[in-house]
Amino acid sequence: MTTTTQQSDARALTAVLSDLIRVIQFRDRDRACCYGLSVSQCYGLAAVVETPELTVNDLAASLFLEKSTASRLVNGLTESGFITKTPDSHDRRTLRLCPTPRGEAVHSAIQGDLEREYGHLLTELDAKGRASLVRAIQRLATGFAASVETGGGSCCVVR
Amino acid sequence: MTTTTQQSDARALTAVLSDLIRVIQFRDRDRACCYGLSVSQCYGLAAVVETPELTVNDLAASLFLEKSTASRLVNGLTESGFITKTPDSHDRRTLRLCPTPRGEAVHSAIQGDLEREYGHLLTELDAKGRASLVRAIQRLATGFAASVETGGGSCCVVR
DNA sequence: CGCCTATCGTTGTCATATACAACTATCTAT
DNA sequence: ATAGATAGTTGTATATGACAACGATAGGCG
Repeated sequence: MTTTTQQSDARALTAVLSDLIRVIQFRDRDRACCYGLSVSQCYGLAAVVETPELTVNDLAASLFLEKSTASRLVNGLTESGFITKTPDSHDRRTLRLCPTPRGEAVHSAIQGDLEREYGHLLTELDAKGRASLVRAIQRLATGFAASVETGGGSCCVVR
Repeated sequence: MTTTTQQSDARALTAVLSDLIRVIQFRDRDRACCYGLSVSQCYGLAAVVETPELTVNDLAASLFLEKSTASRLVNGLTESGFITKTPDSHDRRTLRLCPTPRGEAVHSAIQGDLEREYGHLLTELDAKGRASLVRAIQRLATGFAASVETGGGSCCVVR
């Protein structure tokens, strides 16, 4: 077996991650039509389904978007009948976002499709392998999120 | 230990992957300034450094881009002095792309930054854990690539 | 009570990334 | 020699997102 160091593994990880990211970006470009939603709309709908009564600002934060972008995303989802905006009863500035029944249905459909697709990627793994894959991805996501939140981009960020 | 099924693991994988994708997209939006390159330019430069003498069409294929987009990407990289285009000696239609010394230097710098960043995510893992993480990501990337290439998007694709 | 400031969401404007289609130049096979 | 295929470029349209200015509302403080 080849000896690996943390450094060589970091290099390997960089390579495979950049492949993964490219492929995913391509897939998402291509998938822009699903059920009449764009990819960002899918994410927005998912956020609202998972956390009803979300505000536009909360949505923006959760998707790492500018509030203006979130506002337009919400407009799209509202006009297509996937979510509703209701003014908060105590603060008339804020809007509470909730999924419509149709929104929930479409979200489950999309979710199901994704799970089926991802399921294929798990077929060769046993329970332990699957769990460790999930954990690994989770570690990556939280690691990235942390480094993003502390403003630590990989480069050209004044620290 | 909680019993998991392939289905429940697929659900968990869907959730963590969508988190990961969102965070990565945000990070890449934000990082659009590194060393004077956009994110796609980084990918383009990396492809040319890794495979010199690449043609524009090859680059497009490797980045999953339209050839027109690749052409403009190449223009940008050329104008900034990161790569050169040289007409092929046998076929004057095709261009051979090669990194300039500066292009190679910038690529190594970016690569180093990424490796350092990703290295942080590996600090808690032993050699075996690191290897399995790398293998897992690789599996995902090739799995996605395969499903993309067979035209099997997750939904609304006529199969 | 009335004003000042902060906050929520919207709208106007702009930049960027990408695709698709039409085009030019070149190559290859018949 | 010519027709068709191929490499890359350019024109154009679309989508996503940011930033800034704005209007409406809320809340604190004189």
